Amino acid sequence: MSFTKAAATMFNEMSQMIELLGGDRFRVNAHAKAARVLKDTTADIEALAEAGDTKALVAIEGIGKGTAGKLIELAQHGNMSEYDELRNQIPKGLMEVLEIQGLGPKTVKLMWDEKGVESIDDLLKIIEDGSILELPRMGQKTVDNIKESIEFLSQQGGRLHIGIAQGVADRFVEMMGQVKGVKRCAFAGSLRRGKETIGDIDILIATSDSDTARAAFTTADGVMKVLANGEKKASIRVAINDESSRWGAEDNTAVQIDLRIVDESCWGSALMYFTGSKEHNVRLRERAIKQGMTLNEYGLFKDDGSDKTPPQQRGEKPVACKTEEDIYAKLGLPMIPPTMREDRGEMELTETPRVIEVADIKAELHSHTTASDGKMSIEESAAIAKSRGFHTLAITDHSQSSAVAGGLSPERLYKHIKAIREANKKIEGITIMPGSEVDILVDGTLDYDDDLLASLDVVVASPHAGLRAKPKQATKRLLKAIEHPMVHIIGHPTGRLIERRPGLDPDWNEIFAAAIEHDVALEINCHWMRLDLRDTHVRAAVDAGCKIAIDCDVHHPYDYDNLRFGVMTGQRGWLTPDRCINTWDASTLHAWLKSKR
DNA sequence: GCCGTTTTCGGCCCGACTGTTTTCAGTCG
Repeated sequence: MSFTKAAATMFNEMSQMIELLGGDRFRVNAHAKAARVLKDTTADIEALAEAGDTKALVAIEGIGKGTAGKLIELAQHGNMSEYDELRNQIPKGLMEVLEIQGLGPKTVKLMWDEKGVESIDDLLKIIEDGSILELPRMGQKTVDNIKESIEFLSQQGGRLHIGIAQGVADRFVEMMGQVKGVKRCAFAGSLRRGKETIGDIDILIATSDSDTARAAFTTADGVMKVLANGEKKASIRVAINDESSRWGAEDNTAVQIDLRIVDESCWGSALMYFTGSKEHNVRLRERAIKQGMTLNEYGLFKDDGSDKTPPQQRGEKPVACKTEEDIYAKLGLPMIPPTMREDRGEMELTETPRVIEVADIKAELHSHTTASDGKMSIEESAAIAKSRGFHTLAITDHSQSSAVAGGLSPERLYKHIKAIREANKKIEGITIMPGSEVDILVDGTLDYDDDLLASLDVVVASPHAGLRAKPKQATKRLLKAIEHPMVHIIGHPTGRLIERRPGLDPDWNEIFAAAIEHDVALEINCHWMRLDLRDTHVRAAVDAGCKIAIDCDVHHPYDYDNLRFGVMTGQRGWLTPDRCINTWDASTLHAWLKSKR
């Protein structure tokens, strides 16, 4: 639904433009929220807007009459007059100036008004001739920081993949945990929430010795720059050591790490504050206020609002602060797992769903061996699967059209099936099943004939080529694969690569309905470059009633470790174990697979 | 611009750090 994505981008830009023009900050927030809601939704916004269905649009939280009207205008006339008006007022290059770290709307507006700065190039010019220093509150140090930020911006790609960020965070958590005086240490932020990409890494420590901790932090291996270093907070920029993957190195060369130092007594409230999301925190604080309390990183306090100084500075004793559970309980909420803290309806819960966990997974149904592009033999992969407590492993090498991935001809596949069945006889304690990751060709047909497919225990059908197809064509293609009676799982349904290519964007409601009708599971591919289905798709699929598969798409031994990313993506989609076929006991899973034969 | 277990009008989260200042604005998360 590229209409919705385009609209989301427009609302985001409008939010920034209104802010730049010094508009009402609540209007700024409202536009930003509309953008976020549009980005997340799987509802068919285009159809609703085309039909002029204001009522249905306004029913979506965060979309009011104003936004609905603009969406309808965009769908029916192809443009949004408010957007056009704002665009006419603001030079395009100015939006890029806003991207520079340390420069906000106030400063950018000032540069524009006073010095005619309309682009990063203009900004560099007034830095070079020194006239930037004529602006109020502008000194040499600020100018140096701006220069450095511009340089950094030019070499930095987008956000960091979670699989890369996790490695960096683990290294720092281990290092800081060993510093003298540190009692507790944990990563928080979007990494703890399991977001597919990470802007910066947040690390929280409890210590009695802030100086020693900050000294260790700011002089750690790989530190390129210390961005801030205060009593309670420090920020650094760290080089990313090259991490190899099937898709080559990370685009980004560095990542920012924020360290927050707290007293152990308020660990829970600090962890909660630092985990976010920002939107979730805002909702929690609003809720606290409604209940006559105030919430910050030091705890939840009783507060009549008469005194403006923060309660912790008045020596107030918090109502709760030691654990996150305590604080949620005092706010009348169940414990909300970090992965669900996105302001996507979790504040209305009276009971938290028992979302899926890594320990629930008992089967890997998508794996490759040296027969195609994997790096392990059947036996090697089976040994790892067994050691993880899995009862079933499906070997699903590529099909013939995936030539670059060593896809198997029918003849080779028949031989491979034999080899897998023999390995299964030899190896005790795990069921090894012959399968295939069969290409969904551009017209929606599968890459092997039905006779061959019928001889496989597990069929994962995946799109690999033609990933730029338009939504209508993509829908048709995926529907045809779902309707095929031999297919168990649709593998990485969109074929996206995070921050690299967007992949297919079919009509999700049609896909979900067909998957339910034909009893096909939709995959969450665990590789951190894919995470496909993504979190918002999972949520909509779960709401619709679909079955989900969580698979590591194993090529290397360490691919099994990506399971946690797929599981967190499931949690972000509020997935419960019963709906995930990989959690089923062996007899239930095997019976389900057989039902398609 | 959105929203409503006080409201269809009047609210809309909270604190740390930096660099510039002599008490604080701007930015960030």
